[in-house]
Amino acid sequence: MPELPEVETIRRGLNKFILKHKITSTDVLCQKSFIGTPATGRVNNLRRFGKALIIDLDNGTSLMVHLRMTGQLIFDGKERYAAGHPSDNFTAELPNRQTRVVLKFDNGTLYFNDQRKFGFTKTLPTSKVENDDFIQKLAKEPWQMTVDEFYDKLQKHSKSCIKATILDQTIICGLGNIYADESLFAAGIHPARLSGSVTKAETAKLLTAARNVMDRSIASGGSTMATYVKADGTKGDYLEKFAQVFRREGKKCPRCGATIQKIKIAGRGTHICPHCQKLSFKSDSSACHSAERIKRND
DNA sequence: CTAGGATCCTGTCAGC
DNA sequence: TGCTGACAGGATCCTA
Repeated sequence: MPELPEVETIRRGLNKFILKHKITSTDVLCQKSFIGTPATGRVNNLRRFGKALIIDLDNGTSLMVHLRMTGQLIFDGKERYAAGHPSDNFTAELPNRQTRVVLKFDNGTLYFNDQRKFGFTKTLPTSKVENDDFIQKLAKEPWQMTVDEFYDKLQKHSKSCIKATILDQTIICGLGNIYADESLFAAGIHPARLSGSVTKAETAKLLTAARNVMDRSIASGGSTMATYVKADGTKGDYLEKFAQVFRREGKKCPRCGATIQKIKIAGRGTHICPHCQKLSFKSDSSACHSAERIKRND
């Protein structure tokens, strides 16, 4: 689940609870979910690289957390702070079946939950964080990237469809399935378009869209998380707040009123407004072979 | 080198 | 009710 805005929200939220507090012990409930040697120490700093969260300790060790699809971090102290993949775990009794790592703090407990076990936590020397294989391969985030740089990257991957290209964290960093769909919609670009067919002007629109969509999500992220946690078992309206197309198949496009469709592109569920996002080049439709209609609602 | 598909894993939901 | 297949807010590995 968590894409860049969610991880940034977690970083800011968790800051209030664990900064300057000490990890006293670690319980690893699932070996696959923890790499390295458990470490104790006081939290000096929380950083983020793309979708990875780094917790620096005062003993030269850092804890890296990647939530992948279904990871969650839930801090249980005087109050509870929960973020990541939305589920009942936010309010459930912990640890539970999906709890993989338990970090005991001097002021509470931090649970790493992960239904599908794709995510991980790991310890490494603070000095080696930026050399870490995953971190080191990450491209710039949309705010740091220029239109020219982005355009060059798209041209370099001209034969793959634009959605697959912008999901690649080594090309542009931070977007996941939600924000890729939302950004492409905002820029009026069909996700099956070949990256090479995207014009310079469209590239600029897409880059701006990615920044705006994620800015908006970060800005509202904290409050929606808080709302979610306080809700008594009911699902939060996390997506409803800002999603224009994501998981809105069958509903009306907020811009033109056409019916939003769900298709499959690059192996991922993909949401589009067929009127606002058109395949403008003939080669586009044949190129993204995996693009197919999933549901028809017109 | 690129691009696309399979894969890791657990859980839920639609359709029979 | 039970079974089956599709799918899921990510990234890597394998193949052509």
